[in-house]
Amino acid sequence: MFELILQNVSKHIQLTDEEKEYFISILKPKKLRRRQYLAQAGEPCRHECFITKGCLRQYYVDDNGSERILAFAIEDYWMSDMHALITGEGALTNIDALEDSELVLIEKKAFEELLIKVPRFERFFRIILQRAFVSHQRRIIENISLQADERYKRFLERHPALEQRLPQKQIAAYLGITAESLSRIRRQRLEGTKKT
Amino acid sequence: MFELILQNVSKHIQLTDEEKEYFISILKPKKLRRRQYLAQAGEPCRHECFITKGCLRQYYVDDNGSERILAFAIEDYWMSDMHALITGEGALTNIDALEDSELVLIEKKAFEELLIKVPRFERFFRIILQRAFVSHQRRIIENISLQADERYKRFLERHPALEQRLPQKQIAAYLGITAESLSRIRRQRLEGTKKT
DNA sequence: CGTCTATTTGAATGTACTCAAAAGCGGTGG
DNA sequence: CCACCGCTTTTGAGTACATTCAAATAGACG
Repeated sequence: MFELILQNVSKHIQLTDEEKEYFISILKPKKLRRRQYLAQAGEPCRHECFITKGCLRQYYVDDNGSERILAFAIEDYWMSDMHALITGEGALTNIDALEDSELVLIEKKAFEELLIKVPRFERFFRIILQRAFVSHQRRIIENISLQADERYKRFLERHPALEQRLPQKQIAAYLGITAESLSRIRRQRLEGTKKT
Repeated sequence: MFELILQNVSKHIQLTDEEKEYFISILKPKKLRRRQYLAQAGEPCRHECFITKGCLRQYYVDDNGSERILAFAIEDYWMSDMHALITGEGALTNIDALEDSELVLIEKKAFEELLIKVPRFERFFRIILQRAFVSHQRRIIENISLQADERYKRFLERHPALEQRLPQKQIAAYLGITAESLSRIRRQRLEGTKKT
């Protein structure tokens, strides 16, 4: 049941059998139906979350009511409203399921205890965060320096697996463009490839 | 000499006297003249860096030759090319000084040893990274959901201290707009406030 | 003082948006 | 099984925002 998450953790740190046992003892499996929320903006976010199956999205609803997607997460990825988790304040974002999904949750309190009882996990999450940080840096650069069609191209290159699974509308909301614009960009790409 | 960095560290973790001594022993002060590089894209980045005085910027030069600024950092902030530091590959970004600056450097090797010898520092950098991560999330959302004038307004709200110190051109490069556009946005803001 | 860079301003252009409508697609219930 | 509903995607026309290019002005630094 928890093979995937243990494997994920072991990519960056080694645990003793005891530590493994303790870690497993705080994990709570959870299923999420398509469209079901894991977290909602304004409410406290009570857990760190690891995905064993399915696909989640983290998004923000702006003043015009448009959804802006911060991140997608599939199997073998972590996702949470970090702001809420570290400050205890209400979440800034919504997290919901784009597909029926299976998760492993760690309650906020258990998570904090874990970091104290097994400090190696500090290292684990530092490494996870470093990677997330670098990929966010990349995304910021792409957002401020590239036009929509080029951003879409980079998205496809970087996340070929996601392209298959996500509705265009969701990809548009991730790229920061309208669904109509993405549709036009795709048409132009097809016209471009036909002629070659 | 190292009061500021010790104070910065003590915001999140407590060190014993021994640990403090060891930590100080690996710190290297460095002065950087205005326009001088701390890191250059393509070259390995050899250190984590804490700023005690002055102002640095981290930027990327895109295919058109435009500079796109990822981050500014002033006194009491950390800055490095994280990608280069964790992978050992060449840096993705350039880092240089916008003002004559005074830094404290930790060599990559010493940094890695520090994390092993004083694991509490894993916690420290995890917390630093969490905050940076959240602020990057915010910036991504603002970049994809707001227009230039609103992004500028948010920048002023969030970084009132920086406004004074930075040339407009640098702020424009941070916001992802041209210097001309920022100039027009500022004029409109002034016209707007006059009338009220 | 002179030089170099930053900032302002104008005109023309281009990219992406809004609004509107039609077509496509999937699921549900009669 | 078909008809209908809701949602996504496509397409068009007009518009808004920001860019490019060019030139003038202002400011900073040696």
